[in-house]
Amino acid sequence: MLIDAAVLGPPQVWEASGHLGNFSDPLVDCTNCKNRFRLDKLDDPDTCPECGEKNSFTEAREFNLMFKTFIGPGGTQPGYIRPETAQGMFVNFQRLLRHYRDRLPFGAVQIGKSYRNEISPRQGVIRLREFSQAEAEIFINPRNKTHPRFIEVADLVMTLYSKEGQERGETEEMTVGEAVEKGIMAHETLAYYVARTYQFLIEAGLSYDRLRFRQHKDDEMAHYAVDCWDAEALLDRFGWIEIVGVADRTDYDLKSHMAQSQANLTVYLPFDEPRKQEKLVVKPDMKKLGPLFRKGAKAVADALCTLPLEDLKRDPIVVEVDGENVEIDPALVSFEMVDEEIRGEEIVPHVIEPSFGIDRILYSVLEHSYREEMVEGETRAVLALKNRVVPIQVAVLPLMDRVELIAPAEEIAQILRSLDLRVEYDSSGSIGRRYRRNDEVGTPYSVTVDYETLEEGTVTIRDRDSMSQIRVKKDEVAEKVTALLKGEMEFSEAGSPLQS
RNA sequence: GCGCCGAUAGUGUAGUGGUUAUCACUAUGCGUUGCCAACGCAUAAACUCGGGUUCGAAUCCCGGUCGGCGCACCA
Repeated sequence: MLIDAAVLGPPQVWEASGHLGNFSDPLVDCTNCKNRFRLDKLDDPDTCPECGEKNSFTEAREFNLMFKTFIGPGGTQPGYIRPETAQGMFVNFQRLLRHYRDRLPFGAVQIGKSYRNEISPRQGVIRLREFSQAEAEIFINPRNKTHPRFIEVADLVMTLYSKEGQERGETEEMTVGEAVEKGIMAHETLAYYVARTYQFLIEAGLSYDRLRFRQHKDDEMAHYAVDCWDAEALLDRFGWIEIVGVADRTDYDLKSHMAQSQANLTVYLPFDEPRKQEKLVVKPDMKKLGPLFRKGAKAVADALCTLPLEDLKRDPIVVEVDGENVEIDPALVSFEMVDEEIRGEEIVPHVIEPSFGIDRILYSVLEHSYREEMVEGETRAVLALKNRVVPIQVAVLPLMDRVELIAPAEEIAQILRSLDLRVEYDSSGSIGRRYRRNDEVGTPYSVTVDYETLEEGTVTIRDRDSMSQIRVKKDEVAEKVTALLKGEMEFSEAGSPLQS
């Protein structure tokens, strides 16, 4: 389920997420050598480790990566702009749980802008103060991390850069099934989402040989996490950069929100078989304890309930209340062992978190799709986007800008548009220029209307990647183009080759 | 956040206090053109933003924003 939660949040949310604590560092500058340090990392908070100067530090300044603002009039209630979208899923956990009818697993995704006051937001689109994320939280049963649809991805081969692989500096090609079997990936569910991420990135247009999954080493992974894999894309300017992270964050986030908000963020999981358990039930006689102990009665009763069986059998019964031993007449307490049926338990789900950096993915898709090639001594620029992601699906071009060609071309364009295709009609300049222009923006197919269209009712379709052309009946263009766009038909089989 | 450098049409650029702000490509229009950036003519299009100095600022000064490099920070 896709949700759209608040961008602005009160401090409690970011307290629970750890962003207020961990994203905030006290920084000090040495007035002598101008170096900057984190106060909490200094051995001696009064001495500069660089130049040895004493008491040369400026006042510690809190530097937090979150943008702070104030909610409401008066300026007294602080608020923070989200540094990640993920918290929205935790904050709305109870709603989601109810939506999914109290059963595991379930998940939610969110797409939106996040904001970090980066100290050094360089490298263009790679590090921004305002960026787009798509994050999911998949809540699962910690006792069972298998995945029912794992078999669908088990044979998928991916390039993995495991912890061990990084020691050796080697990546390995491996199926997802093998990675789980060998214990390289922690469990099926994590592996399943890594695999789905891989499929998504390939479908979006990343190049096989410039994409890998790198496992976090133990020292870079958050202490509570079980396993974490980053999809990394190889880029000319930046080298390997992280574009997606998939982590098993265990129950850390939910527990942290529970502690902060006192809300019950657990799921009741019934056992397969109800379990029988003997339980000691203690019933203090409050009618008599009340008058006897007055205000202390409640504390006495509570203390009695925690006593083990053998202590209850004494006469008198001795309980400790507020550090004092109190004697109780056994007649004032009854107790018995009962067989209790336990049908299930409250558990805090674990969470698998795939987190996508949309800006970085978009940049990677563009770079991996772009190529230049020499054609008859000229450079041809091609944006070989996947059909799924092209902005223009088909261009309709009259061979020349003449009325007798324009009319049928416009008619074809209209038919294609009526099928909800994204169509570009262009009659300007030479046909060659128009082909190249469409190559540059990634248009996969160009339909050209020429004089044979008038004579024989056929048009040509040109393929962006191969520049080859086929001739098809005018009446079949819509059907053929649609099939080609869906990948249901090979280009060479869609029509007869053009003799030029 | 510090230091150094930079920012001129869509792109790449010329321009050292007074220019109608240069040139090419691109784009648009017309003509031409029988399938891969052809050609001709015309047109459109810019001084990063805010202050200041000056009779006059793209040009000099200060500040902001954005970008590059180094340091620091982050992951």
